Amino acid sequence: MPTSLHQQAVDHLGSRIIDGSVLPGEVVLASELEDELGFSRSVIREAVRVLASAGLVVSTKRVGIKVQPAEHWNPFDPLVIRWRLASEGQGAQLRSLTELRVAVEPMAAELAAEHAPAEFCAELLNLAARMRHAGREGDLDSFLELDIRFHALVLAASGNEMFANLAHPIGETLRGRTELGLMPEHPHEEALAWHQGVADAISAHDPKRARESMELIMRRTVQEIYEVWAHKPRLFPRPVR
Amino acid sequence: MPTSLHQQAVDHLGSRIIDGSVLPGEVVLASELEDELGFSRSVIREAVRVLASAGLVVSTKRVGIKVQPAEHWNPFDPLVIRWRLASEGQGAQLRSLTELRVAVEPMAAELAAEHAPAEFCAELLNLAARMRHAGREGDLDSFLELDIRFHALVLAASGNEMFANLAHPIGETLRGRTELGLMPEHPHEEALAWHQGVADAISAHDPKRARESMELIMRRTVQEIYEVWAHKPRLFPRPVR
DNA sequence: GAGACTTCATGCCTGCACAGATTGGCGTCA
DNA sequence: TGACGCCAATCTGTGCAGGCATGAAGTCTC
Repeated sequence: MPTSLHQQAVDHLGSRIIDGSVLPGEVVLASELEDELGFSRSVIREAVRVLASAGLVVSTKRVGIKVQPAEHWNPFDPLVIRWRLASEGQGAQLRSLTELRVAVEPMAAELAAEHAPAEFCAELLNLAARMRHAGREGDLDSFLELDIRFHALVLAASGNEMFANLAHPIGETLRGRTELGLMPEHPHEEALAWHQGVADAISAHDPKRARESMELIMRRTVQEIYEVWAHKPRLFPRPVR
Repeated sequence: MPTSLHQQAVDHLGSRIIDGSVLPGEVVLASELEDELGFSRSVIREAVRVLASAGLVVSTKRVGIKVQPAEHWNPFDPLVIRWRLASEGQGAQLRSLTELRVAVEPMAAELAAEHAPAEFCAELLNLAARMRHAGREGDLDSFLELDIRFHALVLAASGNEMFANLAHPIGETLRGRTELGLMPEHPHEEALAWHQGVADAISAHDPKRARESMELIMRRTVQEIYEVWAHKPRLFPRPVR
């Protein structure tokens, strides 16, 4: 309950920026935030420094704390992802993350088939079996948690720390997807077989088959979730040099 | 020249953690850092907050500032990437980023072919032509900068902000690769043709061909750089739940 | 229009009170 | 005697209040 004042300050300003309550280009003063939240200068300053490191604001002398345009925000920052998933930008965030999954997870499966240690293989086989069981029982809560663990484990088994680090936001997208009611009543029998196929192929050190099975899962995932963002406009910021 | 004290403090502790001068599990005290750098408490505290947000440290009462194990570091944080590229972990960082490129860039090319606005297509064609010219002249410096802009533009043209945000670290990867002497004397004629092929396919809204051309580029990239990390061990942290 | 001056918000410093986690001592009980 | 549990001292980050220094913007003068 008593989350630290620092966290509160970061969350207050960060979520307001990302949900559009404070627009890019606007300037807020540290003293305003002090009054608004009733916190002291040090708390506000530390929070601003953290938000600046995520690209949300820049603070300059004589002018104040200026909100940066969205293309400066670090879309891989866990806080930014969480705030976006809780705001109007949820659709665009789900699209970005899902496209990233489609690109990364087949590659992760391929690498896992080449490099995964034995205990990862055993755990993957175990999870696949339990997913099959939970899926056939119609136990969707268990299925979701197992699904999250399965994909996180494949990412970790790739031996690529950037892939492994995507497990958290990807888990949140899976949870978000069920909250939006975008999961089928019963997991498809095919999906269960594909997960089993990924686990089998990785255990058998068969990179090609591991990739192909994961690609099938990803294709189905996109089909199921596509409507959420179908109407969301894409943004094309010019790259900075 | 006078980089802020805050930046200095962040960089001091951050780079020391990532190059292994301070090992995970070690605790440092804020007062030690104050004495070591000669900065005041406020500067140190703000720096620690920023490093904590990147997952490098946690600070708890009565114990101090504890360095976190590497699997807690956010590998997508720009600071973390820069420090890793400048340290012993360079090989592993190049591997991670290159594997990420291999996964993401073909997908980005495919999406760009579906969604890229006209001015992005024009700029891509322009860059491809200039790359061809610089490559045939043997002007490697120009070629490198054009190459970086080309790949950044494809990522931006995908309309996926997470992809677009990878342009910076990927650009640093390309620069690092030339610094390590891993680029051919003259860019291969094939590579020039493939870049042209990507630009053509995106302009022609041909996702399949855009992806395939980019895959060819990526395959060659891996071949050229593979030796850097061939002997580096992979890390397999157990995913946290 | 170029340069000097004023203004004002952040940058940086310091002293103080508080909170919470660790440690060690103390007493109790087996 | 030794193990356990409780409690207080201690240590360190957290948060507060106020001060001076700095430098970017804007203004005024020539």
